[in-house]
Amino acid sequence: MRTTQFHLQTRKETPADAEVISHQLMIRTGMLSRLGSGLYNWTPLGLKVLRNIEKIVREEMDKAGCLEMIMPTIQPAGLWEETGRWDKYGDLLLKIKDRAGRDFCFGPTHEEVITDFARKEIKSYKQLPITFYQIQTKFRDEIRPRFGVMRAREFLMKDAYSFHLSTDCLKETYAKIHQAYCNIFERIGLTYRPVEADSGEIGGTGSHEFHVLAESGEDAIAYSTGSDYAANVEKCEVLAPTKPRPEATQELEIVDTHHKKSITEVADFLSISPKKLIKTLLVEGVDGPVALVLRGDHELNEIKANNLPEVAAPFTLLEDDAIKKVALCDAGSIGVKDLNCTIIVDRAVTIMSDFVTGANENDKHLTGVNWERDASYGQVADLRNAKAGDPSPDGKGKIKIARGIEVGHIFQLGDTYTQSMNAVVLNEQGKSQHMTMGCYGIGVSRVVAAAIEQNHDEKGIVWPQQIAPFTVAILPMNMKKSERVKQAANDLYNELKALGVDVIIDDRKIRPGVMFADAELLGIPHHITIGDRSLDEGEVEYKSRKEMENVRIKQSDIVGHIQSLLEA
RNA sequence: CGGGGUAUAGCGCAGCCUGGUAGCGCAACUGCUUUGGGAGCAGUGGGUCGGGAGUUCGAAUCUCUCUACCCCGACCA
Repeated sequence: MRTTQFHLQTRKETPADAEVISHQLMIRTGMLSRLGSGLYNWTPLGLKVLRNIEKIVREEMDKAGCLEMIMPTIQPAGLWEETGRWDKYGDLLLKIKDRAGRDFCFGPTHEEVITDFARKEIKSYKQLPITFYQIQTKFRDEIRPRFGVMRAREFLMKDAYSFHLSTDCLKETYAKIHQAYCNIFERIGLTYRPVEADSGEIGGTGSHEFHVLAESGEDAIAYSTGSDYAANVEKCEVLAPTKPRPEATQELEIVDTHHKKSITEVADFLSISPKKLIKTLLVEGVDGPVALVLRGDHELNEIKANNLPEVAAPFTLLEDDAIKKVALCDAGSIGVKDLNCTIIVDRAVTIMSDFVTGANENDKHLTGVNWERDASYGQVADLRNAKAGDPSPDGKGKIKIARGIEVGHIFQLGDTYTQSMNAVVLNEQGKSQHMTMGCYGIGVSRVVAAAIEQNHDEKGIVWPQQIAPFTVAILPMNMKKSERVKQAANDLYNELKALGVDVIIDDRKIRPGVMFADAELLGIPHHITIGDRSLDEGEVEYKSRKEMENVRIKQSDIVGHIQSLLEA
């Protein structure tokens, strides 16, 4: 490609509304332009990267035996009513009507469509197992789209769906796709982790997320220092403490804590550690309110709470008036002593003694509280988020926390959808049987942003070679004046192009500084500078975008040099 | 959804308080000079001042209203 034949529109200034670095760089390079909230144009430059990722994804899916197809983006409401998701999916679902007033939605995902397809097409166990996939645009009406294509409303997704007769067969395909995903992120050149995940709204049993590690990640990942264990913090189990509960040494006392409400305020006021406090959260329960009790410095894990049978889904904290009814005081002074509702305590709370809790009376707290003597709880559960230093759930090593960007998620769905949509096949005995399903997603457009988050420096993007918009940039110095430079640059350009290298030559009549700055901003992995200065010695200059060091190379060796770099 | 903020040339912003028909930097275009790290000089083009209504002789500026976009919020217990 010649720069003058391409659409290259870089910016020096960072747009005001771009928060994260990937968004800023995607705008500055001109890969992306915004059309509306969460809606973006992919320019020819940006599309090249997107297509490179798509190609790798497609190749690995094909290799894993998956079959590509395309499904409509617009889906009839009827299918969503069958699974109950027309209402359950909530406002994320963009609903539209056609001219006849019939209801449709813009597909945020395609379980309904594929299950409908499967129930029409798959009649016999002999056709199983089978996996279909597509790479296409989805729309989710996100509460708050942000960070450019990281959380856009319209985005490009690869989604795959597998169908099976048995759970064992599902597990086999699941493992195969797990491996395909590892291959994909490996090939793209990203530092990633597959982590155990909560299967959430979609339902089913096994589930893994694939995270690209980056500080700006929206998710926290817990991983072990002593094994391969890795899980989303939402999912990471916190083991019961092994230490015994210390003996009570203090007498129960009621203290006036004035207007101190939060854990930190009360701890500061009493000059003790938040670890000596417990916090009591009142939530909606299935059968009346439920109190969830945590150590002061611990964080409630809402997913874990939501999964408790006693807690009403979706997880909801009680409103102020309801709190007053149960605890007889305002939030801020709730405590476990004589609290008239189901009390579920976190594992860590069971070994606390001489602790501080709200007195169920405004502006009062109790100190020197001890279990059994002063208060009791109904049951114990794992309620809190794992944190650095906790023992790993598999017993090996300790937990560390990293930030990750979720770029893939695979689920063993089971028969949730095939039951509700009645997707059956005849088994070997000639009997009707519901198929069991798996589903597997990759946020293709999000991978672009994640790759930038992980690979950039102060000059711009540093693309992993496999997905770079161009592999090699030829930067001729003063080509308009020096016939010799022009000749050498064009010869090299043609030679690399003939070898199938995705090369761009900057043939604009611009000053060298601009040329260098653009090539660096764009993050092209290999730069070749050609100027009279080095040509005098029969040489050109090579610079790797990553290393940023100029190396003189004989003109006759440069093609071979590039080839060896590309093979590596 | 609740709270806050913004909307003026492609981008980043000033002007608004105190009303008089719009300006700066970057980008773009032309010319000359410059030519190995985002150049200099001279010039040019480009704006229904987010939409609508109102007040006024006169509105980017004041009032009302609508819309779009951005930020924060679901851990006070």
